[in-house]
Amino acid sequence: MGDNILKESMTLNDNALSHEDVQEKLSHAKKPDPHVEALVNDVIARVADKWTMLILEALAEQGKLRFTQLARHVTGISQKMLTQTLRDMEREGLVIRTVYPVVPPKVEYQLTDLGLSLGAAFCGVWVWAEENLATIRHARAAFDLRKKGD
Amino acid sequence: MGDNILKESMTLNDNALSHEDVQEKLSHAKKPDPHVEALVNDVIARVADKWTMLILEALAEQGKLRFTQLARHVTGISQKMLTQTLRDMEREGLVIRTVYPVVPPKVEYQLTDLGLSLGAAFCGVWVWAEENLATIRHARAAFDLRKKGD
DNA sequence: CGGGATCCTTATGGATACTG
DNA sequence: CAGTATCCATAAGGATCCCG
Repeated sequence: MGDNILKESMTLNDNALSHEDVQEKLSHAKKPDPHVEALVNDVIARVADKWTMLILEALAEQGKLRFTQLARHVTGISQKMLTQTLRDMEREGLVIRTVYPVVPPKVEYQLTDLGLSLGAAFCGVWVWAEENLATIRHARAAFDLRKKGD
Repeated sequence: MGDNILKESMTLNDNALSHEDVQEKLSHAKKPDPHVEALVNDVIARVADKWTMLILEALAEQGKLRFTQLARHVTGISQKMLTQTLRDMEREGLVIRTVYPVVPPKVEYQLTDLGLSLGAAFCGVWVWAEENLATIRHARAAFDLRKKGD
Protein backbone atom coordinates (compact mmCIF):
# COMPACT_ATOMS: atom_id res chain seq x y z
CA MET A 1 0.00 0.00 0.00
CA GLY A 2 1.22 3.47 -0.74
CA ASP A 3 3.72 2.29 -3.29
CA ASN A 4 2.08 4.06 -6.16
CA ILE A 5 2.07 7.62 -4.98
CA LEU A 6 4.18 8.71 -7.87
CA LYS A 7 2.22 6.79 -10.44
CA GLU A 8 -0.95 8.44 -9.22
CA SER A 9 0.32 11.96 -9.53
CA MET A 10 1.61 11.10 -12.97
CA THR A 11 -1.85 10.27 -14.11
CA LEU A 12 -2.78 13.87 -13.50
CA ASN A 13 -0.95 14.72 -16.67
CA ASP A 14 -0.75 11.64 -18.73
CA ASN A 15 -4.22 10.29 -19.22
CA ALA A 16 -6.39 11.67 -21.96
CA LEU A 17 -8.52 14.15 -20.08
CA SER A 18 -10.44 16.48 -22.27
CA HIS A 19 -10.30 20.19 -21.64
CA GLU A 20 -13.85 20.22 -20.32
CA ASP A 21 -13.24 17.11 -18.32
CA VAL A 22 -10.49 18.54 -16.19
CA GLN A 23 -12.13 21.90 -15.95
CA GLU A 24 -15.32 20.31 -14.69
CA LYS A 25 -13.41 18.70 -11.88
CA LEU A 26 -11.47 21.79 -10.97
CA SER A 27 -14.47 24.05 -10.92
CA HIS A 28 -16.20 21.86 -8.38
CA ALA A 29 -13.10 21.21 -6.34
CA LYS A 30 -13.72 23.83 -3.68
CA LYS A 31 -16.78 25.12 -1.94
CA PRO A 32 -16.74 28.88 -2.24
CA ASP A 33 -16.52 29.44 1.50
CA PRO A 34 -15.26 33.02 1.47
CA HIS A 35 -13.52 32.89 4.83
CA VAL A 36 -11.71 29.61 4.32
CA GLU A 37 -10.65 30.56 0.80
CA ALA A 38 -8.71 33.53 2.09
CA LEU A 39 -6.85 31.40 4.61
CA VAL A 40 -6.10 28.74 2.03
CA ASN A 41 -4.72 31.36 -0.29
CA ASP A 42 -2.61 32.70 2.53
CA VAL A 43 -1.21 29.28 3.28
CA ILE A 44 -0.54 28.63 -0.38
CA ALA A 45 1.24 31.94 -0.77
CA ARG A 46 3.54 31.19 2.13
CA VAL A 47 4.19 27.62 1.18
CA ALA A 48 4.64 28.14 -2.53
CA ASP A 49 7.64 30.35 -2.07
CA LYS A 50 10.69 29.58 -4.20
CA TRP A 51 13.10 28.75 -1.40
CA THR A 52 10.53 26.84 0.58
CA MET A 53 9.95 24.59 -2.38
CA LEU A 54 13.62 23.98 -3.00
CA ILE A 55 14.35 23.23 0.64
CA LEU A 56 11.35 20.97 0.75
CA GLU A 57 12.63 19.21 -2.33
CA ALA A 58 16.10 18.75 -0.86
CA LEU A 59 14.80 17.41 2.43
CA ALA A 60 12.31 15.17 0.70
CA GLU A 61 15.11 13.64 -1.32
CA GLN A 62 17.78 13.47 1.35
CA GLY A 63 15.68 12.89 4.42
CA LYS A 64 17.82 14.66 6.97
CA LEU A 65 20.37 17.39 6.45
CA ARG A 66 22.56 19.73 8.41
CA PHE A 67 22.58 23.47 7.84
CA THR A 68 25.57 23.62 5.55
CA GLN A 69 24.62 20.48 3.70
CA LEU A 70 21.27 22.08 3.01
CA ALA A 71 23.04 25.18 1.77
CA ARG A 72 24.92 23.10 -0.76
CA HIS A 73 21.83 21.27 -1.94
CA VAL A 74 19.82 24.44 -2.46
CA THR A 75 21.96 26.12 -5.07
CA GLY A 76 22.17 29.86 -4.90
CA ILE A 77 20.53 30.44 -1.55
CA SER A 78 22.16 32.83 0.90
CA GLN A 79 22.59 31.74 4.47
CA LYS A 80 20.22 34.47 5.50
CA MET A 81 17.39 33.17 3.39
CA LEU A 82 18.18 29.62 4.37
CA THR A 83 17.89 30.45 8.06
CA GLN A 84 14.82 32.57 7.56
CA THR A 85 12.98 30.07 5.40
CA LEU A 86 13.83 27.23 7.75
CA ARG A 87 12.46 29.21 10.68
CA ASP A 88 9.25 29.83 8.80
CA MET A 89 8.94 26.22 7.81
CA GLU A 90 9.54 25.20 11.39
CA ARG A 91 6.85 27.60 12.50
CA GLU A 92 4.34 26.16 10.03
CA GLY A 93 5.18 22.73 11.30
CA LEU A 94 6.87 21.54 8.10
CA VAL A 95 10.30 20.76 9.53
CA ILE A 96 11.79 19.80 12.86
CA ARG A 97 15.02 21.35 13.96
CA THR A 98 17.25 19.24 16.13
CA VAL A 99 20.14 20.88 17.94
CA TYR A 100 22.91 18.65 19.20
CA PRO A 101 24.64 20.26 22.15
CA VAL A 102 28.14 19.63 20.91
CA VAL A 103 31.01 21.80 19.80
CA PRO A 104 31.17 22.68 17.06
CA PRO A 105 27.40 23.01 16.87
CA LYS A 106 25.41 20.48 14.90
CA VAL A 107 21.88 21.15 13.76
CA GLU A 108 19.81 18.77 11.70
CA TYR A 109 16.66 19.46 9.77
CA GLN A 110 14.10 16.98 8.63
CA LEU A 111 10.57 17.10 7.37
CA THR A 112 7.66 16.43 9.66
CA ASP A 113 4.81 14.27 8.46
CA LEU A 114 3.06 17.47 7.47
CA GLY A 115 6.08 18.59 5.47
CA LEU A 116 6.32 15.22 3.87
CA SER A 117 2.67 15.30 2.88
CA LEU A 118 3.24 18.71 1.34
CA GLY A 119 6.10 17.24 -0.60
CA ALA A 120 3.80 14.53 -1.83
CA ALA A 121 1.25 17.15 -2.86
CA PHE A 122 3.90 19.12 -4.70
CA CYS A 123 5.15 16.03 -6.39
CA GLY A 124 2.62 16.52 -9.16
CA VAL A 125 3.97 19.99 -9.83
CA TRP A 126 7.55 18.79 -10.03
CA VAL A 127 6.59 16.10 -12.45
CA TRP A 128 4.62 18.62 -14.45
CA ALA A 129 7.59 20.98 -14.61
CA GLU A 130 9.91 18.26 -15.81
CA GLU A 131 7.51 17.02 -18.41
CA ASN A 132 6.68 20.42 -19.81
CA LEU A 133 10.06 22.10 -19.79
CA ALA A 134 10.41 21.89 -23.54
CA THR A 135 6.85 23.06 -24.16
CA ILE A 136 7.36 26.12 -22.00
CA ARG A 137 10.65 27.07 -23.58
CA HIS A 138 9.03 26.75 -26.95
CA ALA A 139 6.08 28.88 -25.85
CA ARG A 140 8.41 31.56 -24.56
CA ALA A 141 10.38 31.67 -27.77
CA ALA A 142 7.21 31.88 -29.83
CA PHE A 143 5.83 34.67 -27.65
CA ASP A 144 9.01 36.70 -27.80
CA LEU A 145 9.18 36.29 -31.55
CA ARG A 146 5.61 37.50 -31.95
CA LYS A 147 6.42 40.56 -29.86
CA LYS A 148 9.48 41.51 -31.86
CA GLY A 149 7.42 41.88 -34.99
CA ASP A 150 4.81 43.90 -33.04
CA MET B 1 -12.54 8.00 -17.66
CA GLY B 2 -10.71 10.85 -16.01
CA ASP B 3 -13.52 11.44 -13.56
CA ASN B 4 -11.48 10.70 -10.51
CA ILE B 5 -8.70 13.18 -10.86
CA LEU B 6 -9.62 14.76 -7.58
CA LYS B 7 -9.98 11.49 -5.75
CA GLU B 8 -6.54 10.50 -6.92
CA SER B 9 -4.83 13.58 -5.63
CA MET B 10 -6.69 13.15 -2.35
CA THR B 11 -5.10 9.82 -1.80
CA LEU B 12 -1.77 11.56 -1.67
CA ASN B 13 -2.67 12.67 1.82
CA ASP B 14 -5.27 10.32 3.10
CA ASN B 15 -3.90 6.84 2.93
CA ALA B 16 -1.63 5.55 5.64
CA LEU B 17 1.76 6.13 4.11
CA SER B 18 4.61 5.69 6.50
CA HIS B 19 7.26 8.34 6.77
CA GLU B 20 9.82 6.13 5.09
CA ASP B 21 7.35 5.04 2.50
CA VAL B 22 6.70 8.47 1.09
CA GLN B 23 10.28 9.53 1.44
CA GLU B 24 11.42 6.53 -0.48
CA LYS B 25 9.22 7.53 -3.38
CA LEU B 26 10.21 11.16 -3.31
CA SER B 27 13.92 10.48 -3.19
CA HIS B 28 13.73 8.44 -6.35
CA ALA B 29 11.37 10.78 -8.14
CA LYS B 30 14.01 12.71 -10.09
CA LYS B 31 17.22 11.77 -11.76
CA PRO B 32 19.87 14.18 -10.55
CA ASP B 33 20.53 15.66 -13.97
CA PRO B 34 22.24 18.87 -12.90
CA HIS B 35 21.34 20.91 -15.95
CA VAL B 36 17.68 19.96 -16.09
CA GLU B 37 17.25 20.45 -12.38
CA ALA B 38 18.19 24.09 -12.64
CA LEU B 39 15.66 24.69 -15.36
CA VAL B 40 12.96 22.85 -13.50
CA ASN B 41 13.62 24.97 -10.45
CA ASP B 42 13.43 28.05 -12.59
CA VAL B 43 10.10 27.01 -14.04
CA ILE B 44 8.79 26.13 -10.60
CA ALA B 45 9.87 29.47 -9.20
CA ARG B 46 8.04 31.36 -11.94
CA VAL B 47 4.94 29.30 -11.84
CA ALA B 48 4.63 29.04 -8.07
CA ASP B 49 4.18 32.75 -7.67
CA LYS B 50 1.30 33.88 -5.49
CA TRP B 51 -0.67 35.75 -8.13
CA THR B 52 -0.03 33.14 -10.81
CA MET B 53 -1.56 30.53 -8.60
CA LEU B 54 -4.60 32.60 -7.74
CA ILE B 55 -5.23 33.53 -11.36
CA LEU B 56 -4.77 29.94 -12.36
CA GLU B 57 -7.24 28.96 -9.70
CA ALA B 58 -9.81 31.49 -10.86
CA LEU B 59 -9.51 30.51 -14.50
CA ALA B 60 -9.58 26.83 -13.65
CA GLU B 61 -12.84 27.34 -11.83
CA GLN B 62 -14.50 29.80 -14.16
CA GLY B 63 -13.12 28.65 -17.46
CA LYS B 64 -13.06 31.99 -19.27
CA LEU B 65 -12.95 35.47 -17.81
CA ARG B 66 -12.58 39.05 -18.89
CA PHE B 67 -9.98 41.35 -17.40
CA THR B 68 -12.23 43.01 -14.84
CA GLN B 69 -13.99 39.81 -13.95
CA LEU B 70 -10.60 38.32 -13.25
CA ALA B 71 -9.76 41.29 -11.07
CA ARG B 72 -12.83 40.63 -8.97
CA HIS B 73 -12.12 36.95 -8.62
CA VAL B 74 -8.54 37.45 -7.54
CA THR B 75 -9.12 39.42 -4.38
CA GLY B 76 -6.57 42.05 -3.55
CA ILE B 77 -4.66 42.09 -6.82
CA SER B 78 -3.80 45.42 -8.38
CA GLN B 79 -4.48 45.91 -12.06
CA LYS B 80 -0.78 46.29 -12.59
CA MET B 81 0.04 42.87 -11.20
CA LEU B 82 -2.94 41.38 -12.96
CA THR B 83 -1.73 42.62 -16.33
CA GLN B 84 1.85 41.71 -15.62
CA THR B 85 1.11 38.22 -14.36
CA LEU B 86 -1.24 37.55 -17.26
CA ARG B 87 1.47 38.59 -19.73
CA ASP B 88 3.92 36.25 -18.08
CA MET B 89 1.44 33.41 -18.08
CA GLU B 90 0.70 34.07 -21.71
CA ARG B 91 4.40 33.98 -22.43
CA GLU B 92 4.83 30.65 -20.70
CA GLY B 93 1.92 29.32 -22.70
CA LEU B 94 -0.43 28.95 -19.76
CA VAL B 95 -3.20 31.24 -20.96
CA ILE B 96 -4.55 32.50 -24.25
CA ARG B 97 -5.56 36.10 -24.59
CA THR B 98 -8.38 36.84 -26.99
CA VAL B 99 -9.00 40.43 -28.02
CA TYR B 100 -12.36 41.27 -29.51
CA PRO B 101 -12.07 44.32 -31.78
CA VAL B 102 -15.10 46.09 -30.37
CA VAL B 103 -15.65 49.27 -28.44
CA PRO B 104 -15.46 49.26 -25.54
CA PRO B 105 -12.63 46.75 -25.69
CA LYS B 106 -13.27 43.19 -24.66
CA VAL B 107 -10.48 40.80 -23.76
CA GLU B 108 -10.99 37.27 -22.59
CA TYR B 109 -8.51 35.00 -20.89
CA GLN B 110 -8.63 31.25 -20.66
CA LEU B 111 -6.25 28.49 -19.78
CA THR B 112 -4.45 26.54 -22.45
CA ASP B 113 -4.17 22.79 -22.14
CA LEU B 114 -0.80 23.40 -20.57
CA GLY B 115 -2.30 25.79 -18.04
CA LEU B 116 -5.05 23.37 -17.30
CA SER B 117 -2.59 20.56 -16.73
CA LEU B 118 -0.70 22.80 -14.34
CA GLY B 119 -3.95 23.42 -12.53
CA ALA B 120 -4.44 19.70 -12.26
CA ALA B 121 -0.92 19.31 -10.91
CA PHE B 122 -1.52 22.04 -8.34
CA CYS B 123 -4.79 20.48 -7.37
CA GLY B 124 -3.03 18.31 -4.86
CA VAL B 125 -1.52 21.35 -3.20
CA TRP B 126 -4.86 23.10 -2.92
CA VAL B 127 -6.41 20.05 -1.35
CA TRP B 128 -3.46 19.77 0.98
CA ALA B 129 -3.81 23.39 2.05
CA GLU B 130 -7.49 22.98 2.78
CA GLU B 131 -7.00 19.81 4.73
CA ASN B 132 -4.14 21.06 6.81
CA LEU B 133 -5.28 24.58 7.59
CA ALA B 134 -6.07 23.74 11.18
CA THR B 135 -2.86 21.80 11.68
CA ILE B 136 -0.79 24.70 10.42
CA ARG B 137 -2.55 27.27 12.54
CA HIS B 138 -2.01 25.05 15.52
CA ALA B 139 1.66 24.61 14.69
CA ARG B 140 2.12 28.36 14.34
CA ALA B 141 0.48 29.03 17.69
CA ALA B 142 2.61 26.40 19.38
CA PHE B 143 5.78 27.78 17.82
CA ASP B 144 5.01 31.35 18.80
CA LEU B 145 4.21 30.25 22.31
CA ARG B 146 7.50 28.41 22.60
CA LYS B 147 9.35 31.51 21.47
CA LYS B 148 7.68 33.79 23.98
CA GLY B 149 9.04 31.79 26.84
CA ASP B 150 12.47 31.73 25.21
C1' DC C 1 29.30 25.19 12.64
C1' DG C 2 25.12 27.58 12.71
C1' DG C 3 23.52 31.26 12.95
C1' DG C 4 22.25 36.68 14.62
C1' DA C 5 22.74 41.70 13.53
C1' DT C 6 23.60 45.19 10.41
C1' DC C 7 23.92 47.64 6.17
C1' DC C 8 22.69 48.36 1.66
C1' DT C 9 20.97 47.32 -2.99
C1' DT C 10 17.45 45.71 -5.81
C1' DA C 11 13.01 43.99 -6.86
C1' DT C 12 8.14 44.08 -5.92
C1' DG C 13 4.09 46.02 -6.06
C1' DG C 14 0.57 49.70 -4.92
C1' DA C 15 -1.47 54.39 -6.28
C1' DT C 16 -2.42 57.52 -9.61
C1' DA C 17 -3.03 59.54 -14.07
C1' DC C 18 -3.57 59.06 -18.87
C1' DT C 19 -5.24 56.60 -23.44
C1' DG C 20 -7.36 54.03 -27.62
C1' DC D 1 -12.90 48.43 -20.82
C1' DA D 2 -8.35 47.14 -20.73
C1' DG D 3 -4.74 48.46 -20.46
C1' DT D 4 0.24 51.65 -20.41
C1' DA D 5 3.33 54.76 -18.02
C1' DT D 6 5.19 56.95 -14.03
C1' DC D 7 6.29 57.62 -9.41
C1' DC D 8 7.12 56.00 -5.06
C1' DA D 9 7.12 53.07 -0.61
C1' DT D 10 8.19 48.99 1.20
C1' DA D 11 9.94 44.49 1.37
C1' DA D 12 12.96 40.90 -0.25
C1' DG D 13 17.26 39.51 -0.30
C1' DG D 14 22.57 39.60 -0.74
C1' DA D 15 27.16 40.83 1.56
C1' DT D 16 29.67 41.30 5.47
C1' DC D 17 31.03 40.98 10.25
C1' DC D 18 30.61 38.86 14.51
C1' DC D 19 29.67 35.48 18.16
C1' DG D 20 28.80 31.05 21.21
